[in-house]
Amino acid sequence: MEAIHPQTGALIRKLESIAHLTPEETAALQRLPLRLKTVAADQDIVSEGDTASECCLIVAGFACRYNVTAEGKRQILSFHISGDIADLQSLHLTVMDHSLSALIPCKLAFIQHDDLRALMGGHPRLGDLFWRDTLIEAAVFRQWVVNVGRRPALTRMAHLLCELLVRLRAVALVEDHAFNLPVTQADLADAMALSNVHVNRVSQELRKMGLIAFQGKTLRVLDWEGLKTTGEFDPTYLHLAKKDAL
Amino acid sequence: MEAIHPQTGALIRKLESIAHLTPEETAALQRLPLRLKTVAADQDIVSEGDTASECCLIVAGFACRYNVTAEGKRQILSFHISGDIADLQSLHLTVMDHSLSALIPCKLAFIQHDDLRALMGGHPRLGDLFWRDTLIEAAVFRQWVVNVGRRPALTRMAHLLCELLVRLRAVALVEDHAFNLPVTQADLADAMALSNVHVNRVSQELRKMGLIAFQGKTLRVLDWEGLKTTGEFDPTYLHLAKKDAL
DNA sequence: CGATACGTTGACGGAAATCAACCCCGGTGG
DNA sequence: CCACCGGGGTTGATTTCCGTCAACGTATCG
Repeated sequence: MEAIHPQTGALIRKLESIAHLTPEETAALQRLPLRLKTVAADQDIVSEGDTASECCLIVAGFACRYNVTAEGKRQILSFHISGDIADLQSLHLTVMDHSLSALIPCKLAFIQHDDLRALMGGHPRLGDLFWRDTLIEAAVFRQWVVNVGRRPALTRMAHLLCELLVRLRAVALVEDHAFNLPVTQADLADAMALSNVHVNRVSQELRKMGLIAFQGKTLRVLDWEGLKTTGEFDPTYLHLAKKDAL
Repeated sequence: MEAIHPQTGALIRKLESIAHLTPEETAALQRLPLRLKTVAADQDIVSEGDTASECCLIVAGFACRYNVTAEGKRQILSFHISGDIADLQSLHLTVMDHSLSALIPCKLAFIQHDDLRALMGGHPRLGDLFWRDTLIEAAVFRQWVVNVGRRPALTRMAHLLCELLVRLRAVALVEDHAFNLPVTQADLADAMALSNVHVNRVSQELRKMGLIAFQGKTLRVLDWEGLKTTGEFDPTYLHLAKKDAL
């Protein structure tokens, strides 16, 4: 009998936010064999071109997936937080078509593909749930396209912050509409396809509007309704099971 | 014994482009019960907010998924061609977070979710293959983000055309580097997050560069290497099984 | 043959990029 | 203890890519 791994706590919370888990399924998740590791800030966890045989669960920290264009511009494709398996797709797409990198020092737990396959074999509903998770991820990418493609900078930033708040709340990392956002403005710029200078200006504007406030690296949402409105934020695309408190 | 449906031909070709199919699997796919339908151009096939109980296979035509922002701007999220199941995600995400629309008159084949589930139950490898297909779709969304976010208009258009050519070739719709592209410049604009005016200019530039030529609605790629280069196109993200002739 | 949709062109405007400072703060080492 | 350093945040001046507007050409079709 394998030990119960507390590092799966956030993962279980996250999965419970998108579907119901039975006690057996929870227990099976907690018994997943993990290879723990910590990485420093700005370090690649998996690089474009790698072929993976394990998936990376974020236990604590902030990571992102990104691509770099020929002109050397970085585009961040998604942010990843506690509870995310940031490269679940590697289960069926062995070659990485992008890189995964730590934005701040991260605690990671690697899970062998074979162990995941065994888990899904024994618990088909978990297989479906992981599939569902990757589909939600794809929905987030779609919104990212809309955001980057068609929304002006102010709306764009508001939308991104709304998404982060809702996702962080699902893993209990939001308290009283405030959460830790330990990334730089340059990171946000690469996520929103803006320049760091413009992110700075837009951030100031959101503060002047009384929607948000920064206390060091923690972001406090002062006017949630206002932020949702200026961000045109509709959480449907996150496909949460519990629609409360949105 | 159900009849064999020729409408699944492109689907089978497409799946074979990303993995091997056994004769039994092919036969099972061909026996899928289909509800055939044709839709006119510019008509929604599935709309945002709908809850689906079937998936939509494109038999012939050109479709797209899109979202509309509060300011009324449309962002096309993906193009869909023969062989694509354009809303496979509805299997696990019942509420549509975007719309699916025909860009030209389309022949469609709807497949009940229950029939797909039965198919995957009897053929687990097909289940994995469908999952893989949605993961590749997600990879395409990621490239779409990079394209829209960080590439200048000329590169952006070249990249999109490269992607379309490779995907169309997988379903045998490319002959001698030429294919039917029956969409308007306004459609391309909404896909690339540009204005239709600018698409027109960029399109002219690609023609002046000798990379492409239009003969009515068919696009001929005159310089495939050149187009790939100006589009910074690397087909890795399409995760094709056969890497030949890229 | 007019209606209509799509492609094309030119003039102008604007949102955001770029460039270049400067500030602030925490860390570090002489 | 303080000078130094470097990363990140902030600001202003200037530029640029692309959007918007408006007109006109062109092809298809009932």
